Amino acid sequence: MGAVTSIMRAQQIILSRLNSLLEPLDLTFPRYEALMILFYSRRGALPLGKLSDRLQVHRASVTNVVDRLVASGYVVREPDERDRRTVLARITETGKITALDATEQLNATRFGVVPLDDTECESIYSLLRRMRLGAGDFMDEPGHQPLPR
Amino acid sequence: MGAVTSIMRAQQIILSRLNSLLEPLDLTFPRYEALMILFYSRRGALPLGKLSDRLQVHRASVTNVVDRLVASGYVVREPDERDRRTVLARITETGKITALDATEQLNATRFGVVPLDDTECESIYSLLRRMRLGAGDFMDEPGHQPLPR
DNA sequence: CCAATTTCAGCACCACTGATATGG
DNA sequence: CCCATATCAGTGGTGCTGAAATTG
Repeated sequence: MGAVTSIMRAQQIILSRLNSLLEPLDLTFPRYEALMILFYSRRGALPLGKLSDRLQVHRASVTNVVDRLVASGYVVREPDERDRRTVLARITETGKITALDATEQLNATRFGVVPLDDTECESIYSLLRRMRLGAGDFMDEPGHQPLPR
Repeated sequence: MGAVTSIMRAQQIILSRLNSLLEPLDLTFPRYEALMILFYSRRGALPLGKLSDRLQVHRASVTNVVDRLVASGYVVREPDERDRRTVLARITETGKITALDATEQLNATRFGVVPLDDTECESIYSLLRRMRLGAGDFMDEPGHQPLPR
């Protein structure tokens, strides 16, 4: 019970500082997440449906997020040759620079919140990892599918 | 870095299930938080400003939350004798029953998410507690004031 | 003809800002 | 006269549902 409350509070604190850091870059946390997924994708581009799966949000929401990233010049839409139903979101050069910049700032401040050392962060990660696995969160393993919501 | 991501994801999962459980009770998580604070308050009533401090949200948001709780019959507004500027939010009998009901359900399912045992939950709590203290979160200690946002 | 993908309109929610009214 | 409290109107952001258009 206290654990759950702690997680909710910790997230609130982190989110608040995260958004403060990202705001000058014309990003919010959901947009940053989407940008990073594109940044680390092999081809630098993904169909919106894949983005929806990775972000674990509704497809209609992804359309909106990509709209904002396009407006900021961090992403472009382009057609998919192989399936003309799908639309690819591709990260731009500006987007890559911004993604690196944001991540660097976040790491530099240790997210502004963590007085914990690396070992303690590891503990949190591994404990919550088990919780997420129990809930069907797909984690980083390829081929592991999330459960339907 | 992974720790932060884990916290964000874990919160997302918990929030989703929490809201599913609370929805039949005509509650959302912010409203549940407010209701529980009133439930555990000594006099069963608090000025809206105090609620704002406890919830760590803006005063205008508290007005809205209390509006909803009033509409659901879980709370009533009443004047404060000692300071006629302030408005007290008082939990009703129905509100108390609902608060107990909700909490019981949440505990019964262990929030539907936690495959962790009590010791592991303790670890998460104590680790995040230090993080929250570092961030100025007031925790449960009386007299400990939160930092301004 | 059916299924998949994206987009759009509309809705609900939360949280904030800034202005206003009331009272200490 | 200034400060504190609460409310209201307006804005921005997220996320959903359901319907439409396009393509497999």
